[in-house]
Amino acid sequence: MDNKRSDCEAINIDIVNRVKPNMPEMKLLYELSDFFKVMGDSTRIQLLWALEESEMCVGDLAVLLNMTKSAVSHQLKVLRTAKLVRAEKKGKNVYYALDDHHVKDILEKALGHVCE
Amino acid sequence: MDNKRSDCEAINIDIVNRVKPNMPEMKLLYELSDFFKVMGDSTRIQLLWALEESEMCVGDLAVLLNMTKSAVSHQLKVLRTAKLVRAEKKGKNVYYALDDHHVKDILEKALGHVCE
DNA sequence: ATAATATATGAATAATTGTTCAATTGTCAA
DNA sequence: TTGACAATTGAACAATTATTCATATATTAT
Repeated sequence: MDNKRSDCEAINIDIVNRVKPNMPEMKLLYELSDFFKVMGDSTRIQLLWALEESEMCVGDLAVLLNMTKSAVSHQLKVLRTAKLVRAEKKGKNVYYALDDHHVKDILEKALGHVCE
Repeated sequence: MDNKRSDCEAINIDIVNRVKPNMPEMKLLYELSDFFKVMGDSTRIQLLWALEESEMCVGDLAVLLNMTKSAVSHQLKVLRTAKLVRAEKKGKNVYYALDDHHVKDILEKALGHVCE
């Protein structure tokens, strides 16, 4: 049934059996933890925070965060893959904007945890 | 002033200058990203999800997640350090419980992102 | 005391990841 | 077409991290 293995018997079998059916599917679990992995980097948090203020192109973000364009671009790609930001090309520049209405809420809740 | 370095000039100085004062302090930034780092692991998400259902001891959690007690204990320590769970010793066992009312909200918001 | 059980811990290993560097692509202006 | 600029990309390196294994601590029962 399961492919990993524990090294002991349960102390409270009844609790384990009651909780087991309510556990999420592995697929959902990985999607959730992948989402948090994306949020779990200070550069990407800065990018999201900045884009909450205004759309900006890669060069502007690089100056704002004092990073190389390359490093910023790499991280923007991660955020794009996670569908947290979207890119729009305008001439020579690529403008990035937030693409998810949950991000702001989640950041605020997280602030709640961090700040108390 | 800043200790990292960009490799370009801003394209829209005005935007950068307007956004700059609204950026969070580095300290807050790291606290935020550290919080998400803790959430960004499928084992720890499982532990939090399980503990949302019921307090449980290490052995029960190990059986529920099909992992060794050692691996579970290591991850519970991470969650304890992050003040997301708390531990209470009862005889030979240590019972863990959620210790943060934000976690549930944040998980739900994240589900919102992941599931649409 | 001793044995058995529950949990915690430290070191080691394998895997993942963020930034840098160098090179590439795409766009505009001359 | 040439040159300059903006952004992307791939490889490499250093740093971080999750699990395993072996060992240690703590509690209970005998």
